[in-house]
Amino acid sequence: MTSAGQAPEVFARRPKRADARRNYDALIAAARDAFAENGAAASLEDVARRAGVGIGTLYRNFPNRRHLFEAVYVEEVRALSRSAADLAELPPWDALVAWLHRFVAYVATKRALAEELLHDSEIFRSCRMEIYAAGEPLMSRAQAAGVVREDIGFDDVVRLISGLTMAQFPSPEQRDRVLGVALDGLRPPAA
Amino acid sequence: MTSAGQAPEVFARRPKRADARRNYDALIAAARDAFAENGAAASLEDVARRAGVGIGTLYRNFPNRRHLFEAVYVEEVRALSRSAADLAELPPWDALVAWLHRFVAYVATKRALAEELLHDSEIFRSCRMEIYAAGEPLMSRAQAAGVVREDIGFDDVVRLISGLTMAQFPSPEQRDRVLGVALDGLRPPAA
DNA sequence: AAGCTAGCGGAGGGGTGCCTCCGGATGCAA
DNA sequence: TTGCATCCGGAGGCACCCCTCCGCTAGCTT
Repeated sequence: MTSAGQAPEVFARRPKRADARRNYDALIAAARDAFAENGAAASLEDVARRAGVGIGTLYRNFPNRRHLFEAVYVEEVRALSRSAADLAELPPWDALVAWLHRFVAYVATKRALAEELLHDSEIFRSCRMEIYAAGEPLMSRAQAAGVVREDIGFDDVVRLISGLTMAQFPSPEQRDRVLGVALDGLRPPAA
Repeated sequence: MTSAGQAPEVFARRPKRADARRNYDALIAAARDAFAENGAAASLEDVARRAGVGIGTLYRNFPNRRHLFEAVYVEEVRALSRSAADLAELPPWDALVAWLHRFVAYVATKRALAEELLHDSEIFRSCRMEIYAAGEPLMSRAQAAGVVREDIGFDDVVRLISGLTMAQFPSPEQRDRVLGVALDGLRPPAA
C-alpha cells in the first residue's frame, strides 16, 4: 500500500470544479443504487439519469463501464476497511464477529459488482488486500487469545463468510442464525 | 410433486423425432457450457453455434431465454437429487457430508444460472423442493443419531453450503478446508 | 419407394446499450 | 465585470442481441 492508505492511482480522476465534483459523487451514488437494484447489467444511461446528469458527463468521469464499477467498488471497500478501527477495544472474539457482521452487510449488495470484477482486475486484488489489512489483525488477535482455531487463515474465513452473503436469505434472522453456525466452526476444537 | 417425482410439466417439450432430440440435448449441453463460461449474459446465438444448430432450432425448443435457463437448471438438479440415493448405506454423518460435497460441486458452476432464476420463478421453487426432498432425510438421520446439532434446519445448511460455493476458490484444497470449517459448525455443542 | 409432416437454418426487423463528439453553458480568477 | 478554461448535455453512429418467419430438408410410416 502506498503512504496514507491511498487507493491505487489507477482511477485517481477526481474533478476540480465544484459542479464537476458534485456530479462525480452523484454518479457514484447512482451507480451503487443501480447496480444493487438491477445487477451488473444495469445500463449506464440509467445511471446517468438517476444521477441527474447527461450521459456525456458520465463518460467524461468514467471512460468505460469497468471504470465505474471499480470506482464504486473501491469506495465501498474503503468504508468497510475504515470501520475496523472502531472495534479495537472489544474483546478479541467479539471484535472479529462484529466486523464479520459488517462484512456480510457490505458484501450482500455487492454481489453483481464482485461478479463482474473478479474476472480479472488489478483493482480487485488491491481492494482485497485492503480488506485483509483491516480484518486480518482481528483474526490474529482472536487466535492469539485462543478463541479461534489455529489451523485456518483469515483468507479461509473471508471466503466462508462472503460466500454466505451470496445466498439470498428470506429473513435477517435466518441469515444471522446461519452466520452463527459458520462462526461456531471457527472456534477451537472442544476445549 | 407429481407422481414418480417428475419435473413439473411447465417445460415438458421434449421433441419426438430422433434428430430433434439430438439437437435438444446438444442445446442443453451447449447452454450449460456457455453459461458456465460467460455467465448468464451469454448470447443465445452463441449457444446455438456451440450446439451446431441454427438459431431457429434453439427458439423452437425454448421459446425464450428463460425457458432455456430453466431447462438447464432442472436437468442439473435432477442429477443431483438422484445421487442422494447412493448414500443411504453410509453412516449418518458421512452420508450428509458426502452429499454436501456433491452439492458444492453442483452449485459451483450454476452461479449465474441461479442468479438469473431466483428473481422469480416457479421452476426455481420446485427445484428447491426437489433438492430438499433429496437432502433433508440425510440431515434428519444425522440429527437423530446425535451427530448434528438440533437447533438448525436443513434449509440453514443448504444456504451455508451453497453460499460457500459462490465464492471463488484458488484451489480445491482450500475449498475443502473451508467446507470442513463450515461442517464443524454443524456438530452439536461440545458433548 | 414415396409422401407427409416435423423439423431445420439463417436472413433480417426491431430494439437497446455503449460510447463519441461538439456547440453551448457556467464556475472561477483577475 | 469580464474572459477563459472547464464542464455540460444529448443526438446519433455503431455494434450486438433477441426473436420471427418461411422456404427447404430429411426422418418416419405405409
